[in-house]
Amino acid sequence: MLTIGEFSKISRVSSKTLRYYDQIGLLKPGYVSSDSGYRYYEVSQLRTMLLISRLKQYQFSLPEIAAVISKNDDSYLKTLILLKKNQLKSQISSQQAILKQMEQDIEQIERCENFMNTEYMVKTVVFEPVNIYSIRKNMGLKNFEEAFGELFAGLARKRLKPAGPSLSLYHSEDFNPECTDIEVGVVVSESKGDGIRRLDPGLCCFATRIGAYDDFTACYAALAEWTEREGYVISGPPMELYVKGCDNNVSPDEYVTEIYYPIKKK
Amino acid sequence: MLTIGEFSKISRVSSKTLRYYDQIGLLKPGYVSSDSGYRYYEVSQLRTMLLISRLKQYQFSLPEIAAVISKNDDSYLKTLILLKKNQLKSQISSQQAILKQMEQDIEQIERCENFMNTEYMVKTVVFEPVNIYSIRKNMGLKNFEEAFGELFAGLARKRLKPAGPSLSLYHSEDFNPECTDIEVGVVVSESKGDGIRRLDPGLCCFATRIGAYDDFTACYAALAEWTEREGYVISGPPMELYVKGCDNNVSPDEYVTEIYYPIKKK
DNA sequence: TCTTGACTTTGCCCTTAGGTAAAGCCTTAC
DNA sequence: GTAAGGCTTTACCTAAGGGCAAAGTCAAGA
Repeated sequence: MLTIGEFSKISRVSSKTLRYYDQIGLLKPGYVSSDSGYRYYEVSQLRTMLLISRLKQYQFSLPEIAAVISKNDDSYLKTLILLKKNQLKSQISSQQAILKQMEQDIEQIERCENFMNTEYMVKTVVFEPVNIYSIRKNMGLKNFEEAFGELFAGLARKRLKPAGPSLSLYHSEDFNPECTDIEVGVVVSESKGDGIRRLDPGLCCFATRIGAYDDFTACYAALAEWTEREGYVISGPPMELYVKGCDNNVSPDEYVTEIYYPIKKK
Repeated sequence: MLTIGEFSKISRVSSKTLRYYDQIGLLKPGYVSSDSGYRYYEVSQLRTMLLISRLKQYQFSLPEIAAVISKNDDSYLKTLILLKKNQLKSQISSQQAILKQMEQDIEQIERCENFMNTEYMVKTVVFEPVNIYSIRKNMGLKNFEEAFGELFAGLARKRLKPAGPSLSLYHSEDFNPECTDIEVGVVVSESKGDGIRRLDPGLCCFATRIGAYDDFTACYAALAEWTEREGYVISGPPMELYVKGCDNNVSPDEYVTEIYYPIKKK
């Protein structure tokens, strides 16, 4: 049997972590002295510890690892690894996007421009009422594309044709990236039917954003500043209009989005 | 002024997080009602929040972000972003390695092999004493290559020539990836001199590992199991011998490492 | 047998928020 | 003026351990 220090050194896992795994029941030492409380591990437990470390690398949570160990079912494990593989892939690609943005920021600082001081042209407009076919529900931001898939599937099923750009409305008061009350929709010419409603926000301020669908926040901030400065108050949920987007077969750098806030005079 | 909910919606940061940032002093609301405790934010604070979100994407810790904001020095910020950029780059490449391993594991499961049941051939040998030039200190595993740089720099300064492979010894009882007591060295022919010592572990068991420098743990586990099974006990710090490594200009898949444990009969 | 130094134990606080509950506040409608 | 419903407040629990301190334990040497 091995003391916790020996086991730690061989498995390359800190003894603190081993104590924690004991505590949560993930890996209990083979024997615990009843008077001293010292933990002693079987050499065979190194295999289990190895599996745990491997799955932790794969970003399994500890409860997930516990489930894998207790089930001891290779096909179940395979399914989970495949899942985590896809998650890791998308994580890598988003990190690569972040890397790009870092480079842009560094360039901007080097050009001695005031950092993060992007200017947006804010204008007002009375939004002409339109009819939209829309789906509204709570979703995570990552299910956003999925929701559009559902929207267009419904559109096709109802034999409706888009008569304008697609858009989304953010109804939640409170922002939560995991679960937000979002309505995705598309402009249609029909005025009646299941899922069809009239969209009439009235007076709005809006700004146009050119570029990929990340970091719209600067644009939102600019709109909020403008609204305050001009003596308006926000009177409804913000709306994004995808004027030129992924369906137009252009690179993300050229996407055009309009962001609207319904407003009224204070 | 904006309530926390409005500010949350515009900045796309949950109000929970805003309260937390208030608590730690990262972003205090412009005004807090003294009787109700309600938080009210200035529209101009959206800019600050924007910066915070951006830097958080860049994996700045909150204290780091606070430092950036209080210093308000673009060249300082630039330095930090460059640092984080490099960190992110190496993170991405290590994640890509993990992705590869996931694919290998999936293949292994599909071939119905017992998962993670890599076999290592364990043999015993009486290690012939050698002289090594070495540096021993506490380091993180990531400073490992750096330590070898230092080692070879010292070697050159002392006009010594390697007379054998380089190696490392893991002296810590307890494993901690951030800070471990490691000795890196290289075999030399001289027997005296500053930094030179005799290495004489005596009877050892060892296994040979072919492949990149990740996941040596399975090999360590195999050695520990063998030691127990054969009735030995480990009598000294483990040693890795880089028989064929990065200095030999081969791909990581072909690296050859020998891992030794000094042992004695129980 | 005793001492000493190395090892191990438990306990408490820290990260960066998210979740949830219970209670208090604000505004608007009636 | 009051009630309702929505907002906001504080407070406590969770991840996955790391750090540190005080106290108890083990094994080897004197």
